Amino acid sequence: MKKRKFFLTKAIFDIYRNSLAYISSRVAQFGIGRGQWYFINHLLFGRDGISQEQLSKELFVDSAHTARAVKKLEDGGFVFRKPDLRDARKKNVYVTEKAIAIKDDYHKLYQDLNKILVDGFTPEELKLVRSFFYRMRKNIVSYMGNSERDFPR
Amino acid sequence: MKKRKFFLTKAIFDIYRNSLAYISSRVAQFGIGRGQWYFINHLLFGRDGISQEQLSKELFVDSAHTARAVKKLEDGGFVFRKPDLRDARKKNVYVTEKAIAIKDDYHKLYQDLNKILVDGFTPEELKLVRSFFYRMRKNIVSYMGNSERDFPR
DNA sequence: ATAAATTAGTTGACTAATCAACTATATTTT
DNA sequence: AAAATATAGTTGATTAGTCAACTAATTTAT
Repeated sequence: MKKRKFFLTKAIFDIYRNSLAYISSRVAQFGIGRGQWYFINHLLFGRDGISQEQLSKELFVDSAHTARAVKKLEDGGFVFRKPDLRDARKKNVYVTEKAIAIKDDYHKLYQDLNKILVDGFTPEELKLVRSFFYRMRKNIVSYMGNSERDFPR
Repeated sequence: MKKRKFFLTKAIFDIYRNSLAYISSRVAQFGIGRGQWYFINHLLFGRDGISQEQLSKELFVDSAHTARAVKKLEDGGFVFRKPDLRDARKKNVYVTEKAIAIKDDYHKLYQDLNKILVDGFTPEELKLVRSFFYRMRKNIVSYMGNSERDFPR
């Protein structure tokens, strides 16, 4: 079996797919689908009330997808939408009590996944991991013309 | 703007999405779709002739998707399939001359993306990046019950 | 040797995600 | 001020990807 060159993209791809499988199978218990978890995550953990457009930008997904995903979350009672007071085109998305009620369980999911990913890493290595990921993200996001300044990490 | 906790999953997700956008828009010129590039990549760079089942395992995707993606690549002239000599259920997938003809250009795409991702990293940091990614991938893949021993990185 | 269970790939049904086109609203240009 | 252009969200069409059910081939159990 021939030794292959290490492709960063393959590793990213593999980590992503496995992480996605992990999360998706677990958010189902909350009645949240594979295509919505990251929206509610984003809203629950600090970005409540932002517009759909901003959600699209911050999650690097298409507005069509955002509109549909947010609608599903709204139908499921996890969010509600209100037009922006200064711009009637904009719809701001807010979490409901139902969403807040699962916040801790939800958060635990992420922590558990995080622990799996960094199992065996020293605290010093963890610092490096964070730094490297932040920098790589910044590199690709900037390159693709997406502004990362618009939102915090 | 409130400072948020750094979630590794969000960084992975962001890097993945932006990288996917980068690759997908560029492989289109070869007549390869968003859902197929990583299959042909895998075959071109060292795994020519493996079965569909193995492709699914190594790429962490569902056999239904593999069957369809491989069929598209076959229809596009990039691969051909042959039944395995020892197990009539298995179909092995091979690259064609057409695929080999684009190998270098294809490879350049990956290198360019890699350069973008690791821009500003020192050689020492690069070594760490590789090690960290390898370990994290191993962590999640093992946790999910997928064997990484079956294929090299 | 035969029956039962498992496996590899395919097809169906569904959700997810992108690209395109559109409408209403807002901003910029004339 | 009116016209032209850009923007935010929605809908349509399409591709991608998963879960489920199925068939044919293989392996395991009886």
